[in-house]
Amino acid sequence: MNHEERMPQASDRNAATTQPDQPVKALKSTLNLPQTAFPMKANLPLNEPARLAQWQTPDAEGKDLYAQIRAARAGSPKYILHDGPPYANGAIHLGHALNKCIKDFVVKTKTMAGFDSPYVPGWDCHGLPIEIKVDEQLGRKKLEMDPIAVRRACREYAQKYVDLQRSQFERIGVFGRWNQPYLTMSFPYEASIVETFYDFFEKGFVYKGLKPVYWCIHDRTALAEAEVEYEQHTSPSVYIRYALTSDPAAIHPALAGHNVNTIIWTTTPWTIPASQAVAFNPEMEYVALGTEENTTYIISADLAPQVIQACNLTGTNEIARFKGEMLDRVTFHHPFLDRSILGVLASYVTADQGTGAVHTAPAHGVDDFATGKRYNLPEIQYVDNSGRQRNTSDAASHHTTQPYEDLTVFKSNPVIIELLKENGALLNATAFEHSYPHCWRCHNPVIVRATEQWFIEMDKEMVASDGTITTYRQRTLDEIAKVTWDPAWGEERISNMIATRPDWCISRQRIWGVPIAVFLCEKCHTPLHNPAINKSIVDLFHKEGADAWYSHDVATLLPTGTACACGGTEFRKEMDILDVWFESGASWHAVLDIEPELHWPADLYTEGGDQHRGWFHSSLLTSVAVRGEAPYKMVATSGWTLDEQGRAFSKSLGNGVDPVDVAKRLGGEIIRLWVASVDFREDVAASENLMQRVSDNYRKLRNTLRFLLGNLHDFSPATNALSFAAMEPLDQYILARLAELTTKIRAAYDAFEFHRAYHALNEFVNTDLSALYLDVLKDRLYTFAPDHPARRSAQTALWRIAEALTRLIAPILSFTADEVWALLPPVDTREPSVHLALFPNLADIVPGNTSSLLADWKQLLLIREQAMKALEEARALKTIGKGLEAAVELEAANDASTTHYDLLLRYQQSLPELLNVSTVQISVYLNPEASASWMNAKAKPATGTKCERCWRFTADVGDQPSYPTVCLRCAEALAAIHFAPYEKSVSTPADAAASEPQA
RNA sequence: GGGCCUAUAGCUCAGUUGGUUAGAGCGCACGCCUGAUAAGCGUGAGGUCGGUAGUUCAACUCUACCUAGGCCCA
Repeated sequence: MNHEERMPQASDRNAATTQPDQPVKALKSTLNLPQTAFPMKANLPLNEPARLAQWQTPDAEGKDLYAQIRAARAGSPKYILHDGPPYANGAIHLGHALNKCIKDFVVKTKTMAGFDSPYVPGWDCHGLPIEIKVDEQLGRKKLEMDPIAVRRACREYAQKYVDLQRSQFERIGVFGRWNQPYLTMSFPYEASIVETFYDFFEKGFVYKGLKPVYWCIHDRTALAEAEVEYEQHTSPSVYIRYALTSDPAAIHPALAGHNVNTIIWTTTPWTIPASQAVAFNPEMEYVALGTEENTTYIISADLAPQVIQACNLTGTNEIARFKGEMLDRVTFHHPFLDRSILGVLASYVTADQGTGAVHTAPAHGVDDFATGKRYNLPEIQYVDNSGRQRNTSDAASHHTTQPYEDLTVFKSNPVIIELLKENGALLNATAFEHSYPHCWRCHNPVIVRATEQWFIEMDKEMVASDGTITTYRQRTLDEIAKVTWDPAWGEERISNMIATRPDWCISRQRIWGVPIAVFLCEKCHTPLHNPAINKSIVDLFHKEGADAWYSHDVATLLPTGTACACGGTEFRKEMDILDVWFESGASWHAVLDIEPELHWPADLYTEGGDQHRGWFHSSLLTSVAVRGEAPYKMVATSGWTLDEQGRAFSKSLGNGVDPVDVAKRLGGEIIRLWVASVDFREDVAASENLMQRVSDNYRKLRNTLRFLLGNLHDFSPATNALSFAAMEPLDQYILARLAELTTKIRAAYDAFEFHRAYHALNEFVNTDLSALYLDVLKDRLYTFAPDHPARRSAQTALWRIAEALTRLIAPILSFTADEVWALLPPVDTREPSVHLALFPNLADIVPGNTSSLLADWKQLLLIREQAMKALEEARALKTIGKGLEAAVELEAANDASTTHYDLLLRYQQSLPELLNVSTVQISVYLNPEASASWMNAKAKPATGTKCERCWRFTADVGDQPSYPTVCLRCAEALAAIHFAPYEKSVSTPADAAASEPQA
């Protein structure tokens, strides 16, 4: 309790009914001033946790608030937002907060719109980042630990961060089934993952093959495209001569008898030992250049000038010119190995840079691999898991170990360059800085390396929805078109990715994950296909988790007598684990399918735009393969959180505004309100300044709510509320505006345009309420008798406004709305929490069409604007101070073209209140100079005497002898509350001066 | 390097199918009030709509290019 913020108490007012010594003070105590327990200062950092605890406290039936909401909406239409699992590593950052707040807004707006919208949050718990962290913690000890123990350490690590993040998400007011989230490491989830894998496996999508993949030599694992980030890197840039060994005249007659070579350019000399071919573009023009040294070089005609310069070729002359296609299947000699190198054709060879002749090592490039396949080239490679050049002494090359044996690829570069030099093959070597793929986790440069991996085949034959035969890829594209993408360009984006992506490499050489639980025949290395056995593994994982794969040997996992088609009876377990994208991508099955309160497909997935290549992508692929359809009906994406410099926050950097810190200092509501204030479809900026600005807006809103509550302290809806028809015109008008606001905000919520709701709310609170309605209403609320119909009319409007606003803001300002809810005038049917209530019912606010009402007031407010300017001029001249010291004269044209004069007459009674002045005179505007100025406003000092109670200047002050210092209206009010009559006291000169109207 | 997205007052956002002097709230300046008071009210000053060139009688709104930033892909 904050006693400093305490409003005047009823006991203060009671003193007025006794005979006080000082009539003015006594009169003040007869006013109906606001009273409320709702403090001006929110003290959110302290009060939010208290309210959170209250929400978590079980009611009489043992239900916390989330469970109460579920019970309240049971049987209503479902709306399923499926949570994309954040990674269980580290504290939450602003991107997490943005994501979870958006989801919370969606769930809460759907809930208050009447849907049953359960929210089951989840976490991504397996994977490399956690394993790396655990590696660091365990150090050398890990080498002696068995996989089960390492996995246990990883599990504990993940659980720790699940718990931390959960408390942080709850702290910022996100509602959900926090006591029972889904975890990808839970036993049922792990079982679901292998179950989904077996689905692919049994349908024939999965194959094991050699493919070039990104390989991190530091983490010794294959990386998905999603795990690679491009960073600047310095590589060697070398030009190497390959000598032609086939007949030069076959390329061009003019080359007969020449010593012909080609020149290749590479930034990865370490791949030269694996070099198998040189690729040329069949359409490009090549030239053969003769040189002083009697050596001829074949290079791209377009690139010749640069190559001549780079390689310092002197005295060059063009001997021949021909298309690249002439170089198909010519042969060269490897620069230092005893190997024949084939000339091949490839359209990806361009004249952008290099020489137009591209060294091709099928084991070390995606394009190279494809070309190698076309030409049946061997996929020889020497690079092992750790990136070292091993077994370099292949049979063809003298059985001698090469000087780069045992060096990591990057360290082997200079040695190989030296070797090239010794063999006279090096034409130039410099350093070259360029954008190069790096591991997203350890940030070391990665290499491309052909390895044995498990793949999902993108172009596998599949049945289209119309029954025709198509491919998995095409079927996926077809399903994309059926989903609603918001923003709409997301569809094109993900379609392009699906259309061009290579087969999905789903294997990783790690421990912390779910194994590719396949048995391989020791004899023929073929995977065992046996659905019954697969089912038994799923069941086992259900009971023991994926650890079972590590803790049981093959003999106990396989029924006795299991045999391969080749007759083999010995099997080994595949020990690669699944890509974590496969795991989270299977959540539609592990969560939506299995949880009874959820359903597949989800109504909505919403994550950051990066998930087009992440979770949206992998979820789509698994769902289409298994079910034939996308797992979601709609996908909404958010932008990135940027700091003030426009730098992106990222999972790995973790920079920027800390939501936990903001919640601690300013309140969780401020984070929530910030999220609501920005258009999350685009990138959003966050800074201390912005949080401060949002905090200011919060204070304004809070104070306005406080005013509403303060003026409802003596209002009982059941006995005091007036019908709409019985209300004052101004009160009807504000309700019409409230109805408009309600409609606007609900439309914004339906479209997930929370920022439009935020701005509409802000404008209403500042302009309609604070600046206009509430300001103008004070006279009526404070000075009229408590039970006067005009005052009850105002209170009826305030009550409707408070009810509606509280419900409308609840999805965003969840703490504050619930705080207000408890202080609203009691009604019989009030739910214990606003979060159990529905959005306001328009019929409760206005009975019908209000367009003519709104049109009238639109004009009246323009008139008010003019009057305010006139008052401001008078104020500048010091002839008046506050509005009640003034009288306003309004002149309005009264001719056939306008109804303004008529309008003023109709609303004459409302005008002094609307303008907040003592009197308003209306007259016909006789000679408007321009047609545009149809009215004119003048302000001058009010005449009459200042009423000591209501401060208006009137001619009737003292007309009621029982109350000699107040106006007749106040006299009536005093009589109504049985205020004791009093004598006019002797005024001090100062009092007298203050009471005199200024001449 | 390629694809996509974004660019309106200091900040956050509106600007309908292209059509009169581009709007709001906040912030800011100045002033009023002291019966929402670590509150409230009023008035006012700020953008020519990232840039350039077009289409059009007319463009913030259409087209092209450029610049900056972002995401994705290489």
